[in-house]
Amino acid sequence: MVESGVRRQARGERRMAEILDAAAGVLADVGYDAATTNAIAARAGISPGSLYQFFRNKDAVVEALAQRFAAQMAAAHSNAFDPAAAAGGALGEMLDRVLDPLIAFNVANPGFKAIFARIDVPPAAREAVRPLQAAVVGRVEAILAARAPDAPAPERGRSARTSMQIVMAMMPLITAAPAGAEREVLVAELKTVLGRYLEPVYG
Amino acid sequence: MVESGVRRQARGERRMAEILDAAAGVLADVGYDAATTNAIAARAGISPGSLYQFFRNKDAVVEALAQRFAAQMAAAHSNAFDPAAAAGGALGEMLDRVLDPLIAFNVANPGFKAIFARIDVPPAAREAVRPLQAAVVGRVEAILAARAPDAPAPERGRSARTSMQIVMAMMPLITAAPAGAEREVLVAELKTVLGRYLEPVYG
Amino acid sequence: MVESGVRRQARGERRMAEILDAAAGVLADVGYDAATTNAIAARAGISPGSLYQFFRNKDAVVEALAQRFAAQMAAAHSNAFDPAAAAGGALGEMLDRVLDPLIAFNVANPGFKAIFARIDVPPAAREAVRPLQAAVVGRVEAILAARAPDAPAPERGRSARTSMQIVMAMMPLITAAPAGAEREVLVAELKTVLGRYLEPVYG
Amino acid sequence: MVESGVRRQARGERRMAEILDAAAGVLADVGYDAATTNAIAARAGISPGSLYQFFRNKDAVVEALAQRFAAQMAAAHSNAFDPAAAAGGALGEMLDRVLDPLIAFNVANPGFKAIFARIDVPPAAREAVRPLQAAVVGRVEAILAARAPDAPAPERGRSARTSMQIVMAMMPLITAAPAGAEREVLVAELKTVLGRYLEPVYG
DNA sequence: CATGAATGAGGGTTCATTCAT
DNA sequence: GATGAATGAACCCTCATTCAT
Repeated sequence: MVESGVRRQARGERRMAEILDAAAGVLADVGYDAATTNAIAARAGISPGSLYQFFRNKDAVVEALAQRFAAQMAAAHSNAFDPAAAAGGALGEMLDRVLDPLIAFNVANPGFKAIFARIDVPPAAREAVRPLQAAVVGRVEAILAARAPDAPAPERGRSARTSMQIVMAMMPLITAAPAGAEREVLVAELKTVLGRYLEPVYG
Repeated sequence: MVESGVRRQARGERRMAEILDAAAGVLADVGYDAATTNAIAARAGISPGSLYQFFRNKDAVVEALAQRFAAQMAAAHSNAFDPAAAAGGALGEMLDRVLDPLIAFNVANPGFKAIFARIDVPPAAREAVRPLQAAVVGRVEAILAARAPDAPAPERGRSARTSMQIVMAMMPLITAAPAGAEREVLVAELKTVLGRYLEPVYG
Repeated sequence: MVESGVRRQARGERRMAEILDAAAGVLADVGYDAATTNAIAARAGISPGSLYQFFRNKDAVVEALAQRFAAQMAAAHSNAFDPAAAAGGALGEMLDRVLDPLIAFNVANPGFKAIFARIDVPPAAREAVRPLQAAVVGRVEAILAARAPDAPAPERGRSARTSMQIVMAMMPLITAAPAGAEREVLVAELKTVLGRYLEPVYG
Repeated sequence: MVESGVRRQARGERRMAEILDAAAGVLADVGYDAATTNAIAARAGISPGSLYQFFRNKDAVVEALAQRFAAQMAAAHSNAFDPAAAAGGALGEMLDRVLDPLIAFNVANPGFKAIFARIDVPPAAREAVRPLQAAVVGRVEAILAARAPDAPAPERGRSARTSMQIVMAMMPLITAAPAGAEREVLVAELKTVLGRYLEPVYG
């Protein structure tokens, strides 16, 4: 009896997810550039050749992982708060609303920042990293626009980009810290930086 | 006739410097992970084997370069202002005093940030990156201590580290921007972030 | 309801023919050695696994294609002239009769020469190429025998083999040339070579 | 004590020659497309990586081998007869003069025809094969020009190319035949074909 | 029979490092 | 010290073939 198309496809999608899981794990362990397709395949419990049944090449794996991260993060945000109302309220509340799920996501997905938190992106990785960062910047800018509709667009863009760089810079410190008080202190520090930075215009 | 020990050593140091120059150039061109010892040796005009006469291995080269960068930056700071008086004056002036030479140094040394501005340092690079970052954090902390001697040490350390992360995060944007107005806007942005962040305690 | 054996077999033969068509196309596009079973299956619109339901392995596909080419060529010849009378007439007329359909066949079947026109057959391909070449040599020899029944058999075999090598050698030039005058010149050249070569004994 | 530059260079050239020897052997054994760099390196008694110290990639090896073959063949011809006078004398003598060293060269260099005697050159191999064939065609054309200065250039070019194709086509038969009478018969056959083909215009 | 995922050996190539000269 | 050839493991990727469904 022939496997149904949906079943077949479901299996394929599960495999792709497993490969992306493995890729995230390897990225978390050894970083972007030291990640090898063989390591990813091994961690996914498949042979090197199988990986290429689902992804054209190594970059395609990372790009797919980046996209999945972007989608998961969007979903996490949507679950945490009403995106339409994200911008409202006091500045501190807005920061809590936006940052807490983002931090939780980074903690839960140790491979995320290996792609996302790249300050000085080398040419080879640009293709995979940029869209993910652009998506985040776009979300931030939308929120800032809602809070300060009269601020000039270029300035708002700069604020959004700057905010994201700051978040990216603090994130590894936060996720590396042991959960609990030590991490909370760093989270508070990040919120302090952003709060004071944004207060005059977006407060 | 045998060469004197002094002369020989001088020549050796010159060679090491040439190798580090080459390493900085390669790092600037292709980034940390894509830099190869062969490329460094070739750019230094020596053979791959010769490189290993001066450095134990690849990491040793990068570590030495990081140390040289640290020393050069310290020297640049010393030239720009009296280190003892660095901490004094209005917060904005202090930031100018500290950041302007640092930015100039980054612009002048394109390889610097390939080592320094690593947010999420992979295990392989940790050995080389950490000391350089620690040196910078130390200098910042000293300045902050001078400005707020009563602030608790842990908080000061956290402020120093956070400040450095912010500087690291903004630096690639700044150096990548075309010199002139565009870059100045980003420099001002960085100073704004730090100024507002530090003002309440160190202002 | 179960499909009748005849119907099933008919469908199987159609599938095999489709696979051979695809193989011919791939051979024409990328040559003998760069042809992959995956490419053949894809071009045939089937899965890689299905290909192996009809052919033991890659070589079996090529061998079957070679045999089909041999049969098709024989049929083309039969359509073009009465095989029994092929040998008769002036030498030039005989060459026209034999070569024109052969050239037309090569032009119409771009994959043919990828198998047939192999001068220096590597060990891996020998199994598939040899029978096709042998069939052609056999036909040529029969014609030569009809024209010069008294010529010693070994000499006739040599002449047949030599003639075929010459045809093989010129064929890619002919098929590669744009249809029209340019190609006709090369066809004439081939006939000149063979005509002058065979004239003394078989003229 | 340092190895002198000439000695060093001499060693390098010897290695390159050894690699080309190995490549020729592998080509002779398995043909153009089945030849692997690993096999070549192994046969040369070096590691895979060493091969790349001397050649950029696999194609570079084959191209160098083709050039060496071209040069060796030119040298063999120069040794066998005065190139300036090659064209003179009876047609049969000219063919002896030109073909005998060429055949001897093919017999002595079993890898040669794997590059040279390619009738239907696949795109991948074109770069390496074409120059070698072009060199041979050029030499043939020069000889034909000397013998029939009034023949139109396009016709002469076609005759040269056709002659070379014929030689290429017969060569594998000749080299595959056991030395002695059997081979001589085939050599005579080749000379017969070319003699009768060229006689009317270049005789 | 059909499918397409799975396999794994092997391909070309790179690169940190060593070693004979 | 200097050289550059030598090494060999590891990298990314391909492909003929098999196998579970």
